[in-house]
Amino acid sequence: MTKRSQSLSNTSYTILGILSFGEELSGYEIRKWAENIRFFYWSPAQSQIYSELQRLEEKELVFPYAVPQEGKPDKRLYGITEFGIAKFQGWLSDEEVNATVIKHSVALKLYFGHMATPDILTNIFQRFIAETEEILGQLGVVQEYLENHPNMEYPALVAEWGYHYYNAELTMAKKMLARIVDNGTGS
Amino acid sequence: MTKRSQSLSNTSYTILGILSFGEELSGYEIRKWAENIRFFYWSPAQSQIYSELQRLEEKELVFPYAVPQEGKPDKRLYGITEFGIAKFQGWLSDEEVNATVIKHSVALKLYFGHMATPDILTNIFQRFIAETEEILGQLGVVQEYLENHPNMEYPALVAEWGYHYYNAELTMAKKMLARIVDNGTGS
DNA sequence: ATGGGCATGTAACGAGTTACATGATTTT
DNA sequence: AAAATCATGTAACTCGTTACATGCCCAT
Repeated sequence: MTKRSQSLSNTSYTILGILSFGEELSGYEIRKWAENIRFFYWSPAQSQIYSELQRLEEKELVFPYAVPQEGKPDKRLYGITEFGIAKFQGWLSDEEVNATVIKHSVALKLYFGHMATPDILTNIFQRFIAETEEILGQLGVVQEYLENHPNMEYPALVAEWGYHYYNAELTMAKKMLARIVDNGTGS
Repeated sequence: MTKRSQSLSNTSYTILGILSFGEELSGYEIRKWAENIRFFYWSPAQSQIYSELQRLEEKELVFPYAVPQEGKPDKRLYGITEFGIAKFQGWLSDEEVNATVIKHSVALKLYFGHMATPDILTNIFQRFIAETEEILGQLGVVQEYLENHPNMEYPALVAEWGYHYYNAELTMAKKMLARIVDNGTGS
Protein backbone atom coordinates (compact mmCIF):
# COMPACT_ATOMS: atom_id res chain seq x y z
CA MET A 1 0.00 0.00 0.00
CA THR A 2 1.49 3.29 -1.08
CA LYS A 3 0.86 6.61 0.57
CA ARG A 4 -0.67 8.26 -2.43
CA SER A 5 -3.98 9.09 -0.83
CA GLN A 6 -2.92 11.42 1.97
CA SER A 7 -3.29 15.14 1.65
CA LEU A 8 -0.25 17.29 1.14
CA SER A 9 1.11 20.58 2.36
CA ASN A 10 0.71 23.68 0.27
CA THR A 11 4.39 23.63 -0.47
CA SER A 12 3.98 20.19 -2.00
CA TYR A 13 1.11 21.37 -4.16
CA THR A 14 3.15 24.34 -5.27
CA ILE A 15 5.97 22.05 -6.36
CA LEU A 16 3.56 19.75 -8.11
CA GLY A 17 2.04 22.76 -9.82
CA ILE A 18 5.40 24.00 -11.03
CA LEU A 19 6.14 20.57 -12.45
CA SER A 20 2.70 20.45 -14.07
CA PHE A 21 3.91 22.82 -16.76
CA GLY A 22 5.61 19.73 -18.16
CA GLU A 23 9.30 20.43 -17.77
CA GLU A 24 11.58 18.22 -15.74
CA LEU A 25 13.34 20.39 -13.21
CA SER A 26 16.02 20.16 -10.53
CA GLY A 27 15.39 21.23 -6.95
CA TYR A 28 17.38 24.31 -7.67
CA GLU A 29 15.27 25.27 -10.65
CA ILE A 30 12.07 24.66 -8.74
CA ARG A 31 13.31 26.98 -6.09
CA LYS A 32 14.00 29.73 -8.58
CA TRP A 33 10.52 29.35 -9.96
CA ALA A 34 9.04 29.47 -6.48
CA GLU A 35 10.79 32.76 -6.04
CA ASN A 36 8.66 34.34 -8.73
CA ILE A 37 5.59 33.04 -7.00
CA ARG A 38 6.67 34.62 -3.72
CA PHE A 39 4.92 37.87 -4.62
CA PHE A 40 1.63 36.27 -3.70
CA TYR A 41 2.64 32.97 -2.12
CA TRP A 42 5.60 32.78 0.25
CA SER A 43 8.68 30.97 -0.88
CA PRO A 44 9.95 28.14 1.33
CA ALA A 45 13.57 27.70 2.39
CA GLN A 46 15.89 25.95 0.00
CA SER A 47 16.29 22.92 2.25
CA GLN A 48 12.58 22.38 2.32
CA ILE A 49 12.25 22.05 -1.42
CA TYR A 50 14.58 19.06 -1.24
CA SER A 51 12.85 17.38 1.68
CA GLU A 52 9.45 17.98 0.14
CA LEU A 53 10.68 16.51 -3.12
CA GLN A 54 11.71 13.37 -1.25
CA ARG A 55 8.31 13.06 0.32
CA LEU A 56 6.67 13.46 -3.07
CA GLU A 57 8.93 10.79 -4.49
CA GLU A 58 7.95 8.35 -1.73
CA LYS A 59 4.33 8.95 -2.57
CA GLU A 60 5.03 8.35 -6.25
CA LEU A 61 3.77 11.77 -7.24
CA VAL A 62 7.05 12.75 -8.86
CA PHE A 63 9.79 10.65 -10.39
CA PRO A 64 13.48 11.38 -10.19
CA TYR A 65 15.62 11.34 -13.23
CA ALA A 66 19.34 11.22 -12.60
CA VAL A 67 21.54 13.02 -15.07
CA PRO A 68 25.11 11.77 -14.70
CA GLN A 69 27.69 14.49 -14.27
CA GLU A 70 31.40 14.02 -14.60
CA GLY A 71 33.18 14.21 -11.28
CA LYS A 72 30.22 15.36 -9.20
CA PRO A 73 27.08 13.80 -7.84
CA ASP A 74 24.31 13.24 -10.35
CA LYS A 75 22.03 16.09 -11.09
CA ARG A 76 18.55 15.05 -10.06
CA LEU A 77 15.73 16.18 -12.29
CA TYR A 78 12.14 15.60 -11.30
CA GLY A 79 9.05 15.06 -13.39
CA ILE A 80 5.44 14.76 -12.35
CA THR A 81 3.78 11.33 -12.54
CA GLU A 82 0.23 10.55 -13.66
CA PHE A 83 -0.71 10.16 -10.03
CA GLY A 84 0.87 13.48 -9.33
CA ILE A 85 -1.21 15.15 -12.00
CA ALA A 86 -4.39 13.54 -10.69
CA LYS A 87 -3.54 14.56 -7.15
CA PHE A 88 -2.80 18.11 -8.20
CA GLN A 89 -6.02 18.40 -10.15
CA GLY A 90 -7.90 17.05 -7.17
CA TRP A 91 -6.52 19.87 -5.08
CA LEU A 92 -7.24 22.47 -7.74
CA SER A 93 -10.83 21.27 -8.08
CA ASP A 94 -11.49 21.57 -4.40
CA GLU A 95 -13.64 24.65 -4.30
CA GLU A 96 -13.10 25.20 -0.61
CA VAL A 97 -11.35 28.54 -0.51
CA ASN A 98 -8.71 28.91 2.19
CA ALA A 99 -8.59 32.33 3.71
CA THR A 100 -5.60 34.36 2.57
CA VAL A 101 -2.88 34.37 5.20
CA ILE A 102 -1.16 37.70 5.57
CA LYS A 103 1.76 38.61 7.81
CA HIS A 104 2.09 42.31 7.28
CA SER A 105 4.65 43.45 9.83
CA VAL A 106 4.41 47.10 8.84
CA ALA A 107 0.65 47.10 9.42
CA LEU A 108 1.27 45.32 12.70
CA LYS A 109 3.73 47.97 13.83
CA LEU A 110 1.37 50.75 12.83
CA TYR A 111 -1.36 49.05 14.83
CA PHE A 112 0.83 49.38 17.90
CA GLY A 113 1.83 52.92 16.98
CA HIS A 114 0.90 54.26 20.41
CA MET A 115 4.14 52.72 21.70
CA ALA A 116 6.36 54.40 19.10
CA THR A 117 7.34 57.93 18.28
CA PRO A 118 6.12 59.53 15.03
CA ASP A 119 9.77 59.62 13.97
CA ILE A 120 10.12 55.87 14.12
CA LEU A 121 6.87 55.29 12.29
CA THR A 122 7.91 57.74 9.62
CA ASN A 123 11.16 55.89 9.11
CA ILE A 124 9.43 52.54 8.89
CA PHE A 125 7.00 53.81 6.30
CA GLN A 126 9.70 55.45 4.22
CA ARG A 127 11.53 52.16 4.08
CA PHE A 128 8.37 50.28 3.35
CA ILE A 129 7.57 52.62 0.46
CA ALA A 130 11.06 52.15 -0.97
CA GLU A 131 10.79 48.40 -0.71
CA THR A 132 7.36 48.32 -2.28
CA GLU A 133 8.72 50.30 -5.21
CA GLU A 134 11.53 47.78 -5.50
CA ILE A 135 9.06 44.89 -5.60
CA LEU A 136 6.99 46.69 -8.18
CA GLY A 137 10.07 46.90 -10.36
CA GLN A 138 10.83 43.19 -9.99
CA LEU A 139 7.26 42.22 -10.58
CA GLY A 140 7.17 44.37 -13.68
CA VAL A 141 10.04 42.35 -15.13
CA VAL A 142 8.28 39.08 -14.31
CA GLN A 143 5.06 40.37 -15.80
CA GLU A 144 6.67 41.40 -19.03
CA TYR A 145 8.39 38.03 -19.31
CA LEU A 146 5.15 36.15 -18.76
CA GLU A 147 3.18 38.22 -21.22
CA ASN A 148 5.61 37.43 -23.99
CA HIS A 149 5.71 33.70 -23.42
CA PRO A 150 3.20 31.16 -24.70
CA ASN A 151 1.07 29.12 -22.28
CA MET A 152 1.72 31.57 -19.50
CA GLU A 153 -1.66 33.30 -19.65
CA TYR A 154 -2.68 32.35 -16.14
CA PRO A 155 0.60 33.27 -14.50
CA ALA A 156 0.45 36.56 -16.41
CA LEU A 157 -3.03 37.17 -15.05
CA VAL A 158 -1.79 36.62 -11.49
CA ALA A 159 1.20 38.88 -12.10
CA GLU A 160 -1.17 41.61 -13.23
CA TRP A 161 -3.24 41.11 -10.10
CA GLY A 162 -0.07 41.32 -8.03
CA TYR A 163 0.97 44.48 -9.76
CA HIS A 164 -2.30 46.11 -8.82
CA TYR A 165 -1.93 44.92 -5.27
CA TYR A 166 1.55 46.36 -4.74
CA ASN A 167 0.49 49.59 -6.40
CA ALA A 168 -2.42 49.88 -4.01
CA GLU A 169 0.00 49.19 -1.15
CA LEU A 170 2.18 52.03 -2.32
CA THR A 171 -0.74 54.44 -2.47
CA MET A 172 -2.00 53.45 0.95
CA ALA A 173 1.46 53.56 2.52
CA LYS A 174 1.86 57.14 1.34
CA LYS A 175 -1.55 57.99 2.73
CA MET A 176 -0.67 56.43 6.08
CA LEU A 177 2.65 58.27 6.16
CA ALA A 178 0.87 61.57 5.60
CA ARG A 179 -1.46 60.84 8.49
CA ILE A 180 1.41 59.96 10.80
CA VAL A 181 3.19 63.19 9.95
CA ASP A 182 -0.04 65.12 10.58
CA ASN A 183 -0.24 63.58 14.02
CA GLY A 184 3.42 64.22 14.75
CA THR A 185 3.37 67.96 14.06
CA GLY A 186 0.33 67.98 16.29
CA SER A 187 -1.27 71.02 14.63
CA MET B 1 21.09 35.38 34.30
CA THR B 2 17.60 35.67 32.93
CA LYS B 3 16.64 35.11 29.36
CA ARG B 4 15.38 38.60 28.74
CA SER B 5 17.79 39.46 26.01
CA GLN B 6 16.90 36.93 23.34
CA SER B 7 14.78 37.86 20.40
CA LEU B 8 11.21 36.70 20.20
CA SER B 9 8.83 35.32 17.63
CA ASN B 10 6.34 37.59 15.96
CA THR B 11 3.57 35.92 17.91
CA SER B 12 5.27 36.95 21.12
CA TYR B 13 5.56 40.53 19.95
CA THR B 14 1.93 40.52 18.98
CA ILE B 15 0.94 39.35 22.45
CA LEU B 16 3.20 41.91 24.05
CA GLY B 17 1.67 44.55 21.80
CA ILE B 18 -1.85 43.60 22.81
CA LEU B 19 -0.88 43.83 26.46
CA SER B 20 0.81 47.17 25.85
CA PHE B 21 -2.59 48.85 25.70
CA GLY B 22 -2.47 48.48 29.48
CA GLU B 23 -5.20 46.01 30.31
CA GLU B 24 -4.54 42.75 32.09
CA LEU B 25 -5.95 39.97 29.95
CA SER B 26 -6.46 36.22 30.04
CA GLY B 27 -5.12 33.94 27.32
CA TYR B 28 -8.63 33.66 26.04
CA GLU B 29 -9.09 37.40 25.76
CA ILE B 30 -5.74 37.80 24.05
CA ARG B 31 -6.84 35.25 21.51
CA LYS B 32 -10.04 37.11 20.80
CA TRP B 33 -8.09 40.27 20.28
CA ALA B 34 -5.65 38.53 17.98
CA GLU B 35 -8.63 37.53 15.90
CA ASN B 36 -9.30 41.14 15.03
CA ILE B 37 -5.72 41.50 13.96
CA ARG B 38 -6.00 38.47 11.67
CA PHE B 39 -7.18 40.67 8.81
CA PHE B 40 -3.60 41.76 8.26
CA TYR B 41 -1.60 39.49 10.55
CA TRP B 42 -2.45 35.81 10.87
CA SER B 43 -3.91 34.56 14.09
CA PRO B 44 -2.08 31.71 15.83
CA ALA B 45 -3.79 28.60 17.20
CA GLN B 46 -5.32 28.77 20.63
CA SER B 47 -2.79 26.42 22.16
CA GLN B 48 0.03 28.60 20.99
CA ILE B 49 -1.16 31.65 22.83
CA TYR B 50 -0.82 29.71 26.07
CA SER B 51 2.61 28.29 25.34
CA GLU B 52 3.86 31.67 24.16
CA LEU B 53 2.51 33.25 27.33
CA GLN B 54 4.53 30.77 29.38
CA ARG B 55 7.68 31.59 27.48
CA LEU B 56 7.07 35.30 28.02
CA GLU B 57 6.55 34.67 31.70
CA GLU B 58 9.87 32.81 31.96
CA LYS B 59 11.57 35.77 30.37
CA GLU B 60 9.87 38.12 32.79
CA LEU B 61 8.24 40.10 30.04
CA VAL B 62 4.75 39.48 31.38
CA PHE B 63 3.52 38.71 34.88
CA PRO B 64 0.66 36.39 35.72
CA TYR B 65 -2.05 37.46 38.03
CA ALA B 66 -4.20 34.65 39.35
CA VAL B 67 -7.83 35.42 39.96
CA PRO B 68 -9.32 32.77 42.24
CA GLN B 69 -12.51 31.19 40.98
CA GLU B 70 -14.87 29.13 43.02
CA GLY B 71 -14.72 25.47 42.15
CA LYS B 72 -12.55 25.82 39.06
CA PRO B 73 -8.91 26.50 38.36
CA ASP B 74 -7.80 30.07 38.78
CA LYS B 75 -8.29 32.41 35.92
CA ARG B 76 -4.88 33.64 34.87
CA LEU B 77 -4.63 37.24 33.82
CA TYR B 78 -1.44 38.62 32.35
CA GLY B 79 0.05 42.06 32.42
CA ILE B 80 3.13 43.43 30.68
CA THR B 81 6.23 44.18 32.78
CA GLU B 82 8.59 47.12 32.43
CA PHE B 83 11.03 44.84 30.69
CA GLY B 84 8.25 43.73 28.40
CA ILE B 85 7.50 47.29 27.43
CA ALA B 86 11.18 48.01 26.78
CA LYS B 87 11.52 44.85 24.71
CA PHE B 88 8.43 45.66 22.72
CA GLN B 89 9.58 49.19 22.02
CA GLY B 90 12.92 47.83 20.93
CA TRP B 91 11.20 45.70 18.34
CA LEU B 92 8.98 48.58 17.21
CA SER B 93 11.97 50.85 16.77
CA ASP B 94 13.79 48.41 14.59
CA GLU B 95 13.42 50.03 11.23
CA GLU B 96 14.30 46.88 9.33
CA VAL B 97 11.14 46.21 7.38
CA ASN B 98 10.28 42.51 6.98
CA ALA B 99 8.75 41.68 3.66
CA THR B 100 5.05 41.00 3.84
CA VAL B 101 4.35 37.29 3.78
CA ILE B 102 1.31 36.36 1.73
CA LYS B 103 -0.25 32.95 1.25
CA HIS B 104 -2.95 33.64 -1.26
CA SER B 105 -4.29 30.24 -2.23
CA VAL B 106 -6.76 31.62 -4.74
CA ALA B 107 -4.02 33.45 -6.60
CA LEU B 108 -1.96 30.26 -6.43
CA LYS B 109 -4.76 28.24 -7.97
CA LEU B 110 -5.28 30.80 -10.70
CA TYR B 111 -1.57 30.68 -11.43
CA PHE B 112 -1.97 26.98 -12.16
CA GLY B 113 -5.18 27.55 -14.09
CA HIS B 114 -3.93 25.59 -17.10
CA MET B 115 -4.62 22.40 -15.11
CA ALA B 116 -8.22 23.31 -14.30
CA THR B 117 -11.40 23.82 -16.29
CA PRO B 118 -12.89 27.32 -16.57
CA ASP B 119 -15.84 25.94 -14.61
CA ILE B 120 -13.74 25.11 -11.60
CA LEU B 121 -11.97 28.45 -11.67
CA THR B 122 -15.30 30.24 -11.94
CA ASN B 123 -16.55 28.41 -8.87
CA ILE B 124 -13.46 29.21 -6.88
CA PHE B 125 -13.69 32.87 -7.73
CA GLN B 126 -17.37 33.08 -6.93
CA ARG B 127 -16.65 31.66 -3.51
CA PHE B 128 -13.69 33.93 -3.04
CA ILE B 129 -15.80 36.97 -3.90
CA ALA B 130 -18.48 35.90 -1.43
CA GLU B 131 -15.89 35.39 1.30
CA THR B 132 -14.20 38.70 0.62
CA GLU B 133 -17.56 40.43 0.97
CA GLU B 134 -18.03 38.60 4.26
CA ILE B 135 -14.67 39.82 5.53
CA LEU B 136 -15.47 43.34 4.43
CA GLY B 137 -18.60 43.17 6.55
CA GLN B 138 -16.67 41.95 9.61
CA LEU B 139 -13.95 44.49 9.14
CA GLY B 140 -16.53 47.24 8.81
CA VAL B 141 -17.82 46.36 12.27
CA VAL B 142 -14.31 46.38 13.72
CA GLN B 143 -13.56 49.68 12.04
CA GLU B 144 -16.65 51.35 13.40
CA TYR B 145 -15.88 50.08 16.87
CA LEU B 146 -12.32 51.40 16.73
CA GLU B 147 -13.31 54.79 15.39
CA ASN B 148 -15.62 55.35 18.31
CA HIS B 149 -13.16 54.38 21.01
CA PRO B 150 -10.48 56.56 22.52
CA ASN B 151 -6.79 55.73 22.13
CA MET B 152 -7.54 53.47 19.20
CA GLU B 153 -6.38 55.87 16.49
CA TYR B 154 -3.63 53.62 15.19
CA PRO B 155 -5.70 50.46 15.11
CA ALA B 156 -8.41 52.46 13.34
CA LEU B 157 -5.86 53.59 10.77
CA VAL B 158 -4.86 50.00 10.11
CA ALA B 159 -8.49 48.93 9.88
CA GLU B 160 -9.03 51.61 7.26
CA TRP B 161 -6.01 50.36 5.34
CA GLY B 162 -7.38 46.82 5.56
CA TYR B 163 -10.74 47.96 4.32
CA HIS B 164 -9.14 49.42 1.23
CA TYR B 165 -7.15 46.26 0.70
CA TYR B 166 -10.13 43.91 0.82
CA ASN B 167 -12.09 46.26 -1.40
CA ALA B 168 -9.32 46.19 -3.97
CA GLU B 169 -9.29 42.40 -3.71
CA LEU B 170 -12.99 42.35 -4.46
CA THR B 171 -12.57 44.54 -7.52
CA MET B 172 -9.66 42.49 -8.83
CA ALA B 173 -11.39 39.18 -8.17
CA LYS B 174 -14.34 40.31 -10.26
CA LYS B 175 -12.00 41.41 -13.01
CA MET B 176 -10.21 38.05 -12.95
CA LEU B 177 -13.53 36.23 -13.01
CA ALA B 178 -14.59 38.15 -16.09
CA ARG B 179 -11.35 37.20 -17.84
CA ILE B 180 -11.77 33.53 -16.96
CA VAL B 181 -15.28 33.54 -18.34
CA ASP B 182 -14.04 35.26 -21.51
CA ASN B 183 -11.52 32.50 -21.97
CA GLY B 184 -14.08 29.79 -21.27
CA THR B 185 -16.57 30.87 -23.91
CA GLY B 186 -13.58 31.08 -26.17
CA SER B 187 -15.00 33.82 -28.39
C1' DA C 1 42.26 34.45 -7.34
C1' DT C 2 37.89 36.00 -5.67
C1' DG C 3 33.07 36.19 -5.76
C1' DG C 4 28.89 34.70 -7.40
C1' DG C 5 25.84 31.42 -9.26
C1' DC C 6 24.92 26.33 -9.81
C1' DA C 7 23.79 22.30 -7.15
C1' DT C 8 22.66 19.12 -3.25
C1' DG C 9 22.29 17.71 1.15
C1' DT C 10 22.07 17.22 6.62
C1' DA C 11 21.36 18.38 11.64
C1' DA C 12 19.31 20.87 15.13
C1' DC C 13 15.91 23.59 16.37
C1' DG C 14 11.83 26.45 16.82
C1' DA C 15 7.25 27.60 15.26
C1' DG C 16 2.79 26.29 14.72
C1' DT C 17 -1.17 22.96 14.11
C1' DT C 18 -4.52 19.27 15.28
C1' DA C 19 -6.69 16.75 18.28
C1' DC C 20 -7.87 15.58 22.68
C1' DA C 21 -9.52 16.43 27.44
C1' DT C 22 -12.22 18.87 30.92
C1' DG C 23 -15.80 21.43 32.91
C1' DA C 24 -18.60 25.70 34.02
C1' DT C 25 -21.85 29.21 32.39
C1' DT C 26 -24.96 31.42 29.28
C1' DT C 27 -28.01 31.63 25.54
C1' DT C 28 -31.49 29.70 22.47
C1' DA D 1 -32.25 20.11 26.43
C1' DA D 2 -28.83 21.43 23.41
C1' DA D 3 -25.53 24.46 21.67
C1' DA D 4 -22.41 28.07 22.10
C1' DT D 5 -19.14 30.50 24.72
C1' DC D 6 -15.85 30.87 28.50
C1' DA D 7 -11.53 28.93 29.92
C1' DT D 8 -7.18 26.24 30.23
C1' DG D 9 -4.15 22.89 29.20
C1' DT D 10 -1.30 18.71 27.07
C1' DA D 11 0.71 15.47 23.53
C1' DA D 12 2.04 14.29 19.16
C1' DC D 13 3.25 15.84 15.15
C1' DT D 14 4.40 18.52 10.94
C1' DC D 15 6.19 22.46 8.93
C1' DG D 16 9.69 25.40 8.11
C1' DT D 17 14.08 27.91 9.24
C1' DT D 18 19.07 28.56 10.15
C1' DA D 19 23.31 27.17 9.76
C1' DC D 20 26.62 24.22 8.13
C1' DA D 21 29.14 21.44 4.61
C1' DT D 22 30.77 20.48 -0.02
C1' DG D 23 32.38 21.32 -4.56
C1' DC D 24 32.01 22.75 -9.51
C1' DC D 25 31.97 26.38 -13.09
C1' DC D 26 32.20 31.01 -14.88
C1' DA D 27 33.23 35.77 -15.12
C1' DT D 28 36.14 39.67 -13.68
